[in-house]
Amino acid sequence: MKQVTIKDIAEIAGVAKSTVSRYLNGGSVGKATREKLDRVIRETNYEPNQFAQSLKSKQTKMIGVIVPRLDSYAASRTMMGIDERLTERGYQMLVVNTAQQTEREIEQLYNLAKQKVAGIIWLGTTVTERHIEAIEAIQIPVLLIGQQHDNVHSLVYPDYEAAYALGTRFTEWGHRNVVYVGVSEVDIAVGQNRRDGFLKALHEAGAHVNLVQTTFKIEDAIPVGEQLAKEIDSTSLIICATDNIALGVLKGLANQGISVPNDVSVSGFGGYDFTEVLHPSITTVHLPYRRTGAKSADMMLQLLHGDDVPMKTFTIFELKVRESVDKIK
Amino acid sequence: MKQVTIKDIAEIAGVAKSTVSRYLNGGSVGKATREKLDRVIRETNYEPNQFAQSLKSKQTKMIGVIVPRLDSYAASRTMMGIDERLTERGYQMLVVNTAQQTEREIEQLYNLAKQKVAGIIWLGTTVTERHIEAIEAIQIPVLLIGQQHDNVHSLVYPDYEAAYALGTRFTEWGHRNVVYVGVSEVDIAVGQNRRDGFLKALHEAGAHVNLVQTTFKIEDAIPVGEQLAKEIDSTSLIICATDNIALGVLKGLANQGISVPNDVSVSGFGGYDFTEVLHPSITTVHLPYRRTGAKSADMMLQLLHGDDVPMKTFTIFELKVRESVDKIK
DNA sequence: AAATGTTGCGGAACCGGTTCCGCAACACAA
DNA sequence: TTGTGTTGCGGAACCGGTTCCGCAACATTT
Repeated sequence: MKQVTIKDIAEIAGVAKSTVSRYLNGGSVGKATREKLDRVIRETNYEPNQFAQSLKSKQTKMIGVIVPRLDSYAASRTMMGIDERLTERGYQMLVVNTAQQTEREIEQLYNLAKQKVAGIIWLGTTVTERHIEAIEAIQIPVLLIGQQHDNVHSLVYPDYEAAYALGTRFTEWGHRNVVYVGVSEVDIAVGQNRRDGFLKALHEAGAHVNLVQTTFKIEDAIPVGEQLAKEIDSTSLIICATDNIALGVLKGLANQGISVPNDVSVSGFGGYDFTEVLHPSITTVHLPYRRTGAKSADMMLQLLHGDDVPMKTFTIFELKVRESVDKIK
Repeated sequence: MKQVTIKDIAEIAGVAKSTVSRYLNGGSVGKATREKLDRVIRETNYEPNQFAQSLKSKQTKMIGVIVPRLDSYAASRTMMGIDERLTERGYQMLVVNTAQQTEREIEQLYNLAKQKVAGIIWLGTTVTERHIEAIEAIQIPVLLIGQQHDNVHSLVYPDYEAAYALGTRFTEWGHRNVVYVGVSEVDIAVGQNRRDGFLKALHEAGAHVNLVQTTFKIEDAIPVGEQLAKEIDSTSLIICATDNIALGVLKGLANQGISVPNDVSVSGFGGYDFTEVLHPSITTVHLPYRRTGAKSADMMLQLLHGDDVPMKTFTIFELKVRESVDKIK
């Protein structure tokens, strides 16, 4: 079954290629020919060759999505949202994974440009000068999710505000001896903004805060939990920068026989689904990853359409108050 | 910065387009011209236009991957494995999500064929005649993961054997009153094979088994757990068809004040990472999703290369004996 | 009736590669 | 020296679309 080409259609219908092309792209075509082409195309199941189209137009109906990892809850949910919306609008999502290597983000920016994607959605972790350089060089709309930069359209989570809100709640509940388990400052949103939001709330209440640093990996957080178990008497609350970290810390604490929230409270951040079904369920901040993905797709489509899009857009957040954090009596 | 074309290169180097093309594709080129082209191409940063290439060759360096959902642990890990290997070998992964709609799987088979992907890796849930029809029609190598069909190269998990092995372990430990929480038979691997493997082991030991059906969603499993809590005295073990179901059941039990494994044992299946860090940690079967993804990429590459690949390949499995299942005293 | 404007359509060039074919230059054997 | 075989290279056609240009037929205005 070889490919039916526009030339075949033209011959069968007894017209020129150009007429068929015009018919397909809404040019001026007479009633009689239109009807004939209608029929011929239906009967032959003709589908235009996308390469030939792209070769001429230097464009595709693809949106590149750069993700730091494929196996993260946030990335998965965001991709779902993006895909949903893009599919509706006749675009396709082309996911590229950078396996957490910054260098590959930059490579992929250029690479996607070479592939002539219509736009790029970038789930950022850290933004460097070289990123910005690449973005400016490729001349393709780029939308940054999760981080922010003045030169790039950004869709960001209110990390600072959410952390502040949750932190305030905790101090209202009487927590004064707190450990904050964070990640590297290289990640502005998570490493800095979340931490600073919490710190602001905690300092306002005069709480005592200890800072500990770990990575995004669950395994690395387990020893942190075990370590914290030793100094458990002097702390009432452990705030974790992500739900995964909270999970690891909880495990570490459990390994040492510490009970949550009886002996100490623990909170997370991110709002992964499973935090609700754990026992104890985890107090956390829910970030709307999926909806943000969908929103980013909308914004990208607007950018492509030439509409005006604000350089910086915030998403909402929602506190999830659950069992793992207790009030101080 | 407009695209440098092969014609530009030819003109700068003072040769014909065809010579440049031959140079690029390893044809016969003289030493002097080779050196000249070497230099010109390096200096101009020339990159061939992929559309023009594909237009002629009717092929791309893309492998389509059809997944039922983007936010599943198994799918994410498998995609990671696929992507790793494909990237190494100069191919790209093109993920398409069917949002669990069988109809869209078939659509996407045709669609990917239209896009001239070199091959398709399909994370299957159910295999129908229409799937097979599509696969035969498109004339592109297809590799099925997780399900099996005689007409399609399949890479399958040993669901039956693993379930049998785990079930046997449970009966050795003395469990005789068991509830099996499964899913619809539409999914052969999960809905039938896993169940049947467990049933074989349980029946061999003369155990009494109650079958309950739910879906793949955590939320749906919670009420199941709550319901089971009522009949807890007559059951010593609840076997769940997936780790997610186990998670939901555990939550349902916890809601009713049932303690695991003291009051009842619970097991999962799949071996998601987080099952290890929960408290209690969940006894389950680990399936090597990521490695399977990598393996599937290897097999696909072999298929493309024309090598012989067995129609059916099994992966390994590994029992993860942990806290959530106790021996009967 | 002549002048002008529309509309529908065909021809040809173009997008940027690959490949087939044939010719010229050269090396080597007879 | 002539004949045969390689090797390197250029020209042209081709992949399957889109688009520009111009012509012919018809409609409209004066």
